Amino acid sequence: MARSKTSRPTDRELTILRILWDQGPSTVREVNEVMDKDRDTGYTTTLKLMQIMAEKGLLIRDESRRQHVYKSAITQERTQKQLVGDLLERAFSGSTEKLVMRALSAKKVSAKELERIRKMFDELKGA
Amino acid sequence: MARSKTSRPTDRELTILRILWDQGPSTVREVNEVMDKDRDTGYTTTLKLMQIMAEKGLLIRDESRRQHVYKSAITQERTQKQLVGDLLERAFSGSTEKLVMRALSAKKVSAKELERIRKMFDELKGA
DNA sequence: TGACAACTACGAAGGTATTCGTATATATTG
DNA sequence: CAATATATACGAATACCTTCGTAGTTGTCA
Repeated sequence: MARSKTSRPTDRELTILRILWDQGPSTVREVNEVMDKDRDTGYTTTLKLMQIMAEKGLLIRDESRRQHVYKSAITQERTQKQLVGDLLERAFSGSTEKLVMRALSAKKVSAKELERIRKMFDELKGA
Repeated sequence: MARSKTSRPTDRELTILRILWDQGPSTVREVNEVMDKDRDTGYTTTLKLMQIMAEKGLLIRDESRRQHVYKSAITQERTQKQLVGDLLERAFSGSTEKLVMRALSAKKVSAKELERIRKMFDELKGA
Protein backbone atom coordinates (compact mmCIF):
# COMPACT_ATOMS: atom_id res chain seq x y z
CA MET A 1 0.00 0.00 0.00
CA ALA A 2 2.60 2.53 1.02
CA ARG A 3 4.61 3.74 -1.92
CA SER A 4 8.34 3.57 -1.77
CA LYS A 5 9.72 7.00 -1.15
CA THR A 6 12.10 8.21 -3.79
CA SER A 7 15.47 9.57 -2.83
CA ARG A 8 14.74 13.15 -3.80
CA PRO A 9 11.40 14.83 -4.17
CA THR A 10 10.41 15.25 -7.80
CA ASP A 11 9.86 18.62 -9.41
CA ARG A 12 6.16 18.79 -8.76
CA GLU A 13 6.60 17.42 -5.28
CA LEU A 14 9.11 20.10 -4.48
CA THR A 15 6.72 22.72 -5.78
CA ILE A 16 4.06 21.50 -3.38
CA LEU A 17 6.49 21.25 -0.50
CA ARG A 18 7.57 24.84 -1.05
CA ILE A 19 3.98 26.02 -0.95
CA LEU A 20 3.35 24.15 2.28
CA TRP A 21 6.52 25.50 3.86
CA ASP A 22 5.48 29.00 2.89
CA GLN A 23 1.85 28.83 3.83
CA GLY A 24 1.80 26.23 6.52
CA PRO A 25 -0.83 23.47 6.58
CA SER A 26 -3.15 23.87 3.64
CA THR A 27 -5.99 22.24 1.81
CA VAL A 28 -5.65 20.93 -1.70
CA ARG A 29 -7.51 23.93 -2.97
CA GLU A 30 -5.20 26.37 -1.26
CA VAL A 31 -2.19 24.63 -2.71
CA ASN A 32 -3.75 24.36 -6.12
CA GLU A 33 -4.46 28.05 -6.31
CA VAL A 34 -0.80 28.84 -5.89
CA MET A 35 0.28 26.10 -8.29
CA ASP A 36 -2.05 27.52 -10.88
CA LYS A 37 -0.30 30.85 -10.86
CA ASP A 38 2.91 29.42 -12.24
CA ARG A 39 1.50 26.75 -14.46
CA ASP A 40 -2.04 25.72 -15.23
CA THR A 41 -2.72 22.77 -12.99
CA GLY A 42 -6.01 20.96 -12.72
CA TYR A 43 -7.46 20.58 -9.27
CA THR A 44 -7.49 16.79 -9.38
CA THR A 45 -3.90 16.80 -10.54
CA THR A 46 -2.84 18.60 -7.40
CA LEU A 47 -5.08 16.36 -5.34
CA LYS A 48 -3.55 13.20 -6.80
CA LEU A 49 -0.03 14.48 -6.29
CA MET A 50 -0.71 15.29 -2.67
CA GLN A 51 -2.37 11.94 -2.06
CA ILE A 52 0.65 10.16 -3.45
CA MET A 53 2.99 12.33 -1.41
CA ALA A 54 1.03 11.42 1.71
CA GLU A 55 1.39 7.73 0.79
CA LYS A 56 5.10 8.22 0.40
CA GLY A 57 5.32 9.88 3.76
CA LEU A 58 6.26 13.26 2.36
CA LEU A 59 3.08 14.86 3.64
CA ILE A 60 0.96 14.39 6.71
CA ARG A 61 -2.78 14.50 6.23
CA ASP A 62 -5.35 15.63 8.70
CA GLU A 63 -8.69 14.10 7.76
CA SER A 64 -10.71 15.45 10.63
CA ARG A 65 -12.29 18.04 8.41
CA ARG A 66 -13.97 17.25 5.15
CA GLN A 67 -11.35 19.30 3.45
CA HIS A 68 -8.27 17.38 4.32
CA VAL A 69 -5.44 19.53 5.56
CA TYR A 70 -1.93 18.64 4.50
CA LYS A 71 1.39 19.65 5.92
CA SER A 72 4.92 18.77 5.06
CA ALA A 73 6.38 15.82 6.91
CA ILE A 74 9.93 16.97 6.31
CA THR A 75 11.54 20.27 7.15
CA GLN A 76 12.71 22.66 4.50
CA GLU A 77 16.14 22.63 6.04
CA ARG A 78 16.48 18.89 5.84
CA THR A 79 15.25 18.79 2.27
CA GLN A 80 17.55 21.56 1.13
CA LYS A 81 20.44 19.87 2.81
CA GLN A 82 19.59 16.60 1.15
CA LEU A 83 19.18 18.12 -2.30
CA VAL A 84 22.36 20.11 -2.19
CA GLY A 85 24.27 17.20 -0.68
CA ASP A 86 22.98 14.99 -3.41
CA LEU A 87 24.02 17.42 -6.12
CA LEU A 88 27.37 17.82 -4.46
CA GLU A 89 28.08 14.13 -4.91
CA ARG A 90 26.46 13.62 -8.26
CA ALA A 91 27.87 16.59 -10.09
CA PHE A 92 30.78 17.92 -8.07
CA SER A 93 32.43 14.78 -6.71
CA GLY A 94 32.00 16.20 -3.25
CA SER A 95 33.85 19.45 -3.86
CA THR A 96 32.01 22.14 -1.97
CA GLU A 97 34.43 24.66 -3.34
CA LYS A 98 33.45 23.94 -6.93
CA LEU A 99 29.80 23.98 -6.08
CA VAL A 100 30.03 27.37 -4.43
CA MET A 101 32.01 28.68 -7.34
CA ARG A 102 29.38 27.52 -9.80
CA ALA A 103 26.59 28.84 -7.67
CA LEU A 104 28.16 32.26 -7.79
CA SER A 105 28.57 32.09 -11.55
CA ALA A 106 25.08 30.77 -12.12
CA LYS A 107 23.42 33.89 -10.84
CA LYS A 108 24.63 37.39 -10.29
CA VAL A 109 24.77 37.91 -6.57
CA SER A 110 24.29 41.34 -5.08
CA ALA A 111 27.13 42.92 -3.15
CA LYS A 112 24.92 42.86 -0.12
CA GLU A 113 24.33 39.14 -0.32
CA LEU A 114 27.98 38.52 -1.01
CA GLU A 115 28.79 40.35 2.16
CA ARG A 116 26.37 38.23 4.14
CA ILE A 117 27.95 35.07 2.79
CA ARG A 118 31.38 36.34 3.69
CA LYS A 119 30.17 37.04 7.18
CA MET A 120 28.92 33.50 7.40
CA PHE A 121 32.39 32.26 6.64
CA ASP A 122 33.91 34.50 9.24
CA GLU A 123 31.62 33.01 11.82
CA LEU A 124 32.50 29.52 10.72
CA LYS A 125 36.15 30.33 11.13
CA GLY A 126 35.50 31.29 14.71
CA ALA A 127 33.74 28.04 15.49
CA MET B 1 14.28 11.00 -35.07
CA ALA B 2 16.15 13.34 -32.76
CA ARG B 3 14.92 13.10 -29.23
CA SER B 4 13.96 16.22 -27.38
CA LYS B 5 16.62 17.08 -24.88
CA THR B 6 15.42 17.22 -21.32
CA SER B 7 16.13 20.22 -19.17
CA ARG B 8 18.64 18.54 -16.90
CA PRO B 9 20.62 15.39 -17.51
CA THR B 10 19.16 12.43 -15.64
CA ASP B 11 21.05 10.50 -13.00
CA ARG B 12 22.43 7.89 -15.31
CA GLU B 13 23.21 10.47 -17.94
CA LEU B 14 25.17 12.51 -15.46
CA THR B 15 27.09 9.41 -14.44
CA ILE B 16 28.13 8.86 -18.03
CA LEU B 17 28.97 12.51 -18.56
CA ARG B 18 31.23 12.49 -15.51
CA ILE B 19 33.08 9.46 -16.80
CA LEU B 20 33.60 11.10 -20.16
CA TRP B 21 34.77 14.35 -18.59
CA ASP B 22 37.21 12.39 -16.47
CA GLN B 23 38.53 10.03 -19.08
CA GLY B 24 38.03 11.96 -22.24
CA PRO B 25 36.53 10.33 -25.35
CA SER B 26 35.74 6.70 -24.62
CA THR B 27 34.11 3.63 -26.08
CA VAL B 28 31.01 2.11 -24.60
CA ARG B 29 33.11 -0.62 -23.05
CA GLU B 30 35.42 1.82 -21.38
CA VAL B 31 32.49 3.72 -19.93
CA ASN B 32 30.72 0.56 -18.90
CA GLU B 33 33.67 -0.73 -16.96
CA VAL B 34 33.64 2.34 -14.76
CA MET B 35 29.86 2.28 -14.41
CA ASP B 36 30.07 -1.30 -13.29
CA LYS B 37 32.26 -0.44 -10.35
CA ASP B 38 29.58 1.59 -8.65
CA ARG B 39 26.56 -0.36 -9.70
CA ASP B 40 26.18 -3.50 -11.78
CA THR B 41 25.30 -2.27 -15.21
CA GLY B 42 24.83 -4.47 -18.27
CA TYR B 43 26.85 -3.59 -21.31
CA THR B 44 23.84 -3.08 -23.53
CA THR B 45 22.30 -0.87 -20.90
CA THR B 46 25.22 1.49 -21.10
CA LEU B 47 25.20 1.24 -24.87
CA LYS B 48 21.55 2.14 -25.09
CA LEU B 49 21.95 5.05 -22.72
CA MET B 50 24.82 6.45 -24.74
CA GLN B 51 22.96 6.01 -27.99
CA ILE B 52 20.02 7.93 -26.61
CA MET B 53 22.30 10.63 -25.26
CA ALA B 54 23.83 10.99 -28.69
CA GLU B 55 20.35 11.35 -30.16
CA LYS B 56 19.58 14.03 -27.61
CA GLY B 57 22.73 15.87 -28.49
CA LEU B 58 24.38 15.26 -25.13
CA LEU B 59 27.13 13.18 -26.67
CA ILE B 60 29.05 13.30 -29.90
CA ARG B 61 29.77 9.99 -31.57
CA ASP B 62 32.71 9.15 -33.74
CA GLU B 63 31.82 6.15 -35.90
CA SER B 64 35.03 5.94 -37.86
CA ARG B 65 36.17 2.97 -35.85
CA ARG B 66 34.11 -0.11 -35.31
CA GLN B 67 34.07 0.70 -31.64
CA HIS B 68 32.30 4.00 -31.69
CA VAL B 69 33.98 6.66 -29.60
CA TYR B 70 31.83 9.03 -27.62
CA LYS B 71 32.60 12.35 -26.05
CA SER B 72 30.53 14.85 -24.14
CA ALA B 73 28.93 17.56 -26.20
CA ILE B 74 28.59 19.87 -23.24
CA THR B 75 31.23 21.13 -20.90
CA GLN B 76 31.36 20.16 -17.29
CA GLU B 77 31.35 23.79 -16.31
CA ARG B 78 28.20 24.55 -18.21
CA THR B 79 26.42 21.51 -16.84
CA GLN B 80 27.42 22.24 -13.26
CA LYS B 81 26.30 25.80 -13.63
CA GLN B 82 23.00 24.68 -15.05
CA LEU B 83 22.38 22.11 -12.35
CA VAL B 84 23.24 24.37 -9.47
CA GLY B 85 21.32 27.26 -10.99
CA ASP B 86 18.34 25.01 -11.39
CA LEU B 87 18.51 23.84 -7.80
CA LEU B 88 18.95 27.41 -6.67
CA GLU B 89 15.61 28.34 -8.17
CA ARG B 90 13.69 25.19 -7.38
CA ALA B 91 14.70 24.72 -3.78
CA PHE B 92 16.18 27.99 -2.58
CA SER B 93 14.04 30.63 -4.27
CA GLY B 94 17.21 32.07 -5.73
CA SER B 95 18.99 32.63 -2.44
CA THR B 96 22.63 31.83 -3.02
CA GLU B 97 23.29 32.52 0.61
CA LYS B 98 20.94 29.75 1.76
CA LEU B 99 22.34 27.35 -0.76
CA VAL B 100 25.89 27.94 0.37
CA MET B 101 24.84 27.59 3.97
CA ARG B 102 23.17 24.25 3.27
CA ALA B 103 26.09 23.05 1.23
CA LEU B 104 28.36 23.68 4.18
CA SER B 105 26.05 21.82 6.52
CA ALA B 106 25.52 18.92 4.13
CA LYS B 107 29.10 17.82 4.28
CA LYS B 108 31.88 18.52 6.70
CA VAL B 109 34.32 20.74 4.87
CA SER B 110 37.99 20.64 5.74
CA ALA B 111 39.63 23.75 7.12
CA LYS B 112 41.81 23.77 4.06
CA GLU B 113 38.90 23.81 1.67
CA LEU B 114 37.13 26.41 3.74
CA GLU B 115 40.16 28.60 3.41
CA ARG B 116 40.17 28.19 -0.36
CA ILE B 117 36.54 29.18 -0.53
CA ARG B 118 37.22 32.22 1.60
CA LYS B 119 40.01 33.19 -0.72
CA MET B 120 37.64 32.92 -3.62
CA PHE B 121 35.40 35.45 -1.97
CA ASP B 122 38.25 37.79 -1.36
CA GLU B 123 39.06 37.73 -5.02
CA LEU B 124 35.47 38.35 -5.92
CA LYS B 125 35.43 41.36 -3.69
CA GLY B 126 38.35 42.80 -5.56
CA ALA B 127 36.63 42.38 -8.91
C1' DT C 1 -36.08 18.23 -0.04
C1' DG C 2 -33.97 18.72 -4.42
C1' DA C 3 -30.46 20.80 -7.10
C1' DC C 4 -26.02 22.19 -7.11
C1' DA C 5 -21.31 22.91 -5.45
C1' DA C 6 -17.15 21.06 -3.52
C1' DC C 7 -14.54 17.24 -2.06
C1' DT C 8 -12.13 12.66 -2.20
C1' DA C 9 -11.04 8.28 -4.49
C1' DC C 10 -9.51 5.96 -8.29
C1' DG C 11 -8.28 4.28 -12.83
C1' DA C 12 -5.95 5.13 -16.77
C1' DA C 13 -3.40 7.51 -20.36
C1' DG C 14 0.90 9.45 -22.07
C1' DG C 15 5.57 10.49 -21.38
C1' DT C 16 10.29 9.55 -19.91
C1' DA C 17 14.00 6.78 -17.71
C1' DT C 18 16.25 2.59 -17.20
C1' DT C 19 17.18 -2.04 -18.06
C1' DC C 20 17.93 -6.09 -20.73
C1' DG C 21 17.34 -9.81 -24.34
C1' DT C 22 17.90 -10.87 -28.99
C1' DA C 23 19.25 -10.19 -33.69
C1' DT C 24 22.76 -9.06 -36.73
C1' DA C 25 27.22 -7.63 -38.35
C1' DT C 26 32.17 -7.69 -38.00
C1' DA C 27 36.57 -9.01 -36.41
C1' DT C 28 39.77 -12.60 -34.48
C1' DT C 29 41.95 -16.87 -34.03
C1' DG C 30 42.79 -21.82 -33.86
C1' DC D 1 37.31 -21.73 -42.99
C1' DA D 2 34.61 -22.39 -38.83
C1' DA D 3 33.91 -21.09 -34.23
C1' DT D 4 34.02 -17.63 -31.08
C1' DA D 5 34.28 -13.02 -29.26
C1' DT D 6 32.83 -8.37 -29.64
C1' DA D 7 30.15 -4.58 -31.70
C1' DT D 8 25.88 -2.06 -32.71
C1' DA D 9 20.82 -1.78 -33.37
C1' DC D 10 16.47 -2.31 -31.73
C1' DG D 11 12.27 -3.74 -29.47
C1' DA D 12 10.14 -4.33 -25.34
C1' DA D 13 9.38 -4.68 -20.34
C1' DT D 14 9.15 -2.21 -16.16
C1' DA D 15 8.80 1.57 -13.31
C1' DC D 16 7.84 6.18 -12.19
C1' DC D 17 5.94 10.94 -13.01
C1' DT D 18 2.33 13.79 -14.28
C1' DT D 19 -2.07 14.71 -15.82
C1' DC D 20 -6.92 14.31 -16.10
C1' DG D 21 -11.69 12.31 -16.43
C1' DT D 22 -15.24 10.13 -13.94
C1' DA D 23 -17.66 8.31 -10.08
C1' DG D 24 -19.35 8.70 -5.72
C1' DT D 25 -19.91 11.29 -1.27
C1' DT D 26 -21.01 15.07 1.49
C1' DG D 27 -22.36 19.69 2.40
C1' DT D 28 -25.18 23.98 1.22
C1' DC D 29 -29.05 26.65 0.27
C1' DA D 30 -33.21 28.28 -2.06
